[in-house]
Amino acid sequence: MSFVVKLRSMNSISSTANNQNSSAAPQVVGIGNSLPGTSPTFSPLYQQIKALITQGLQSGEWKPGELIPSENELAIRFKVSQGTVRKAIDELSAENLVVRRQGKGTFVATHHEARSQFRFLRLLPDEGVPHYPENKIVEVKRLRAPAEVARSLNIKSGDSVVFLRRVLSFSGVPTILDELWLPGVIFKGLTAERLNEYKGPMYGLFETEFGTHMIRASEEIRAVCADQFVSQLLNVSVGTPLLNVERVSFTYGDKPVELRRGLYLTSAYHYQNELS
Amino acid sequence: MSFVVKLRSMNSISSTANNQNSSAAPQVVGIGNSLPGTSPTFSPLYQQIKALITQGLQSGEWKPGELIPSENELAIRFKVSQGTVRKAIDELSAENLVVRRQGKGTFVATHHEARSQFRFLRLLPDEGVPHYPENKIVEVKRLRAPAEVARSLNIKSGDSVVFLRRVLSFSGVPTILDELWLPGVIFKGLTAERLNEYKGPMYGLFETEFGTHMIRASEEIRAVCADQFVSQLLNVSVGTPLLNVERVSFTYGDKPVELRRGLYLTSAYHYQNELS
DNA sequence: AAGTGGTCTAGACCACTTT
DNA sequence: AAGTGGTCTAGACCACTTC
Repeated sequence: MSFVVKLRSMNSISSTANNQNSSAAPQVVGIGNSLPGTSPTFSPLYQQIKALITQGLQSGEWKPGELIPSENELAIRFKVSQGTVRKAIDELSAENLVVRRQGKGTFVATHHEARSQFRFLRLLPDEGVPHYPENKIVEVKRLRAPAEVARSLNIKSGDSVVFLRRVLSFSGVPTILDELWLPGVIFKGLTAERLNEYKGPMYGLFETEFGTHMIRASEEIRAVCADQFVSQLLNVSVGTPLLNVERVSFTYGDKPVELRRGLYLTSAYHYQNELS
Repeated sequence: MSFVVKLRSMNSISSTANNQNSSAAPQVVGIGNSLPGTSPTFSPLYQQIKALITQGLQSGEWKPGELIPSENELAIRFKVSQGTVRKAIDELSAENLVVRRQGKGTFVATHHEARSQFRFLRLLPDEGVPHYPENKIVEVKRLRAPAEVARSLNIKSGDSVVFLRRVLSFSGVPTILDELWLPGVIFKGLTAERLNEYKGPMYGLFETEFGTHMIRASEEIRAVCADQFVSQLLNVSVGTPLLNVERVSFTYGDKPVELRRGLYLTSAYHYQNELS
C-alpha cells in the first residue's frame, strides 16, 4: 500500500489522457521545476492532474461552455482517487477556468454568461445598478507591430497585428475609449461589421469566433488629461482628467493575446476594486 | 455510522471552544441564513468551524502573529475530523486571515510582514523594484463625523472621528496625499508623533497599538485634477491629473474601520491590478 | 433510479521544523 | 523522535439534476 502511494507520488501521469486500459508501468519522472544544480522537484499529483486538465482546455478538447468528464471518470482515466481529481478541479474553479454545478457537472468557463459580464469591466456607475455599455467601433486596421506592442504581446516587432479603436457608451453617454492591439495570426478575419453587430463583451466574440478564451489580465492605471483627439471622441473638454488603463490579457498557458489601452471618463462612473 | 454523520451535519458546534471534555449531547440547531418564510438552512460543518475560528480571531483569543492550535487539536476541541478543520482553515488561508507554515503551524496573519507590505499599497514604480515610501504626517485632529463619513464607517453622524492627513514620498518625491477618517472610539490616542516615528505600513501600527487588524478593503478609483491646495502638498502644477482612490477598510466581521481618500501622482508610478 | 458535485470521516504516508 | 501542515486514498452519505 505504502509502496503504491510512494510510486505514484513521484510519477508523472500519462499525458495521453486516454490510456484507460494501459497496463504499462508509470515511469518515475519528475514534473515541475528543477533549478540548476538541484535535483529535480516533483509536483503533487493533484498539480499534475490540474496541468493535464488545463492541457485539455488549451488544446480545445473541451471548449468553453462544454461539460468536462466527471470527477469519477477523470479519476479512472488518470488512475488516481476521486479526491485528488477534486482538489485539482477545485483550484481550476478558484481560478475561474471551470465552473462547477452540483448535480450537473463541471463546465469550461465561458464569457457568454451573466456572471462574467463584469469580470473584466470594472467601471461601475456611482449611482444605480451596473449595466452593460453600447459598443461603437471607430476603426479597425491591420498594421505592423511597433516594438512596444510586440514586447507586450510576446511577438516579433513588425509582425502583423490588428488595431482596433472603439467607444463604449452608457445610456448614450460616451465613457470609454478603447484601443486594442491583437496578434494578426490569431485574429485574422476581424472586421468592424462583425464587431458592431455583436452584443455583449468582446471576449465572448473572441472566444467563439477566434477560439481564444481570456483567463486573466494585468492592468496598470494612471491619471491623464484628454487631448484634442480624445476629447472629440468622448465629447468632453480638452484637459478633462481620465483614467488611463493599460491592460494585457492572457489566454491558456499565460500567453498574452491582447494589449488594450482604455481611457475612462469617471465623472459618473468609477473603477471598482476589491483588495483582499 | 450514518446516524452520527447526519446528526453532526445538522448540529451547531459548541461555541465555548473549550469543552474538550464536555459530554453534553450537541443540540440540533441550525446555523446560517434562514430567509423569511423559509425553513432554516444549515451550513456545512466546515463553515461552522470556520466561523468559530474567525470568532477566536475577532475576540482576540489569538492575536496577529500568534500560533493558533493545530488542526488535530481543533478537531478534538470541536469534535470533528481533522479534514473538516483543514477545509475551514484552507478557506481562512485563502482569505489571508491566517498563514500556514508546514512543520510549524498556522499563524494569525499580521501586517508586520514583508509579504503583506504591498497588499494594500498598489502603487508601483514604472521602472525598477517596488520600495516602501516615506511617511510625513501633515495634520491630525479630532472632529465630528460628517454624514458621508459616518455612513461609510457605519457610525452616527456627529460621532467622534480622528482625521489624518499625510504625504507619502518615494525617494524624496511626494507622490501620495492621503486623508483618513477613523472612528474616534477605536483610535483614541492616535498622535502625529507616534505616526511619524513609526516605520512601515500604518496598518501595522493600527494592529499593534489599537488592536485593529484590517482584513480587506474596497476601493473606488477616479481621475481628478490637482487643485491649489493639493498642488502645493504634492509639489505639482494646478491641474495635474491624479488618481483619486477612495477606500473603505474592514476588520474582522466585515466591520468598516477606516475611510481613506488618496490622491496618487502617476507620472512615474502606476496603480497595479490583476484581473482574474 | 442513476449520475453529478458537496460534505465528512478515518487512516496512511510525506515534507518540514523543532526538540 | 515528535509534532505540524501537505498529499493521497477509500468509502460513506447528502443535495441536486436528469431521466
